[in-house]
Amino acid sequence: MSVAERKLREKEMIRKKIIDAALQLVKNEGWESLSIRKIADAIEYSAPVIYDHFANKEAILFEISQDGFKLLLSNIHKAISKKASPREELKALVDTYWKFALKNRSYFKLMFGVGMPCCGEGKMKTEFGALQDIIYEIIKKIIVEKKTNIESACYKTHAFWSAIHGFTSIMIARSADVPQTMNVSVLDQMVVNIIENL
Amino acid sequence: MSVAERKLREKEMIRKKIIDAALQLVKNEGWESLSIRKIADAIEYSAPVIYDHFANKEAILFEISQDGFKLLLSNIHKAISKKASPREELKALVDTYWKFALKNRSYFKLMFGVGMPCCGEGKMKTEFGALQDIIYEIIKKIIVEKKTNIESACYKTHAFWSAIHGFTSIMIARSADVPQTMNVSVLDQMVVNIIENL
DNA sequence: AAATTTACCTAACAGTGTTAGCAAAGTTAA
DNA sequence: TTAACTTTGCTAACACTGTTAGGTAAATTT
Repeated sequence: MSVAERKLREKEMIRKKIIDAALQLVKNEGWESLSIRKIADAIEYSAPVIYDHFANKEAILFEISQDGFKLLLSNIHKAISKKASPREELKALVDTYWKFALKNRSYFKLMFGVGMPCCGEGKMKTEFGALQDIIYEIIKKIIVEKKTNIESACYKTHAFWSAIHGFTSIMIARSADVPQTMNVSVLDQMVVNIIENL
Repeated sequence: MSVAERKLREKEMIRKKIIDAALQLVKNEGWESLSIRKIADAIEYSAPVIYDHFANKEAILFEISQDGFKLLLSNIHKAISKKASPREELKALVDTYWKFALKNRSYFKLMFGVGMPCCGEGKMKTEFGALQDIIYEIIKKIIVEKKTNIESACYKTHAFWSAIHGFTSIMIARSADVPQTMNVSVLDQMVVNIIENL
């Protein structure tokens, strides 16, 4: 059965090549100018071959955005693991979130793009959920530490995520036109303030 | 010179028809499936006529998103004008922002879509700025009232907007998949909390 | 009434996502 | 080893997309 295995491996290789080429194209030219034919060109196959691996173009974007979530979550876990206190964890999480958006605009746009075809409509339920859970657990720890109202943990999770995601989104959306008054120190101060009031 | 005037009026009419038809199509089928030919069909002209009024498709989307900003700002001004205290003004602003996003998803996506071709790159500088200024003025008033640190007004404006925009964006992006724990009362509570800590 | 401008159309170009159908290669069975 | 079958990957095509060129007929000006 080694032949079948090799074939499977080869198929997996092409699949990976498609995703890699697509991501590279998106990084260079933006997701709006990504085309099946360009991907096909990049991997040196004809266009229809791509449909042996993906149902359609949207499925490719979907998979890329899922990879983005995996990367973000992995980055966050790595950053958090080094920290001693939940407050430091929360700060590290925000720092990672922000740096991820800045360094991986393509990923970020695909993952959180408001009008994006691949996110929304419940498709990213687990990915969004995972992120939310991490925040929730840290906030709960801080609340326990501070002995404030534990029942507010859920609300505070949403509020916290809203704040950091809103800041990041505005920064990415406005890109060139961000006023100087809105810089990373604003984000830092926001986190400090939120922690104070948890 | 009445002929020229009539011609100008007629041209303006067609221009308006294009925008109206485009907006209607976007509302019905989403901005991603909007096409020049569909607009042309809707206004009962051939496709190239549209290029007598707009440089390209992007220009149409750009104008629509500008209309969206005008509508949002007008709604906010209307809502604020009825309120007596700056705290009430801020609450009304958030309420209007949220309701606008909910009722005009198409507009909202065009205006704030992270990967949107028409926003970003400094194109919406004045529109973003106007919105920011309104928030800034209200927050300044509250700070004066509370006699807290006035120098923090700028930072607090960004923090405030980040929070409400983040909340709204997540709600719109996740659409069907918003957890029940993240509802409008979270937004209300957020505003109350922020005002408390201004 | 003639000349000129404007309005508008059809046809076309180059590109898009996607599918059908075929040929060659690789794999399995007799 | 040969015959049957499966997989692989191609070309060609369909129905779209944004956009431009070029021509015609109508409206306006001289």
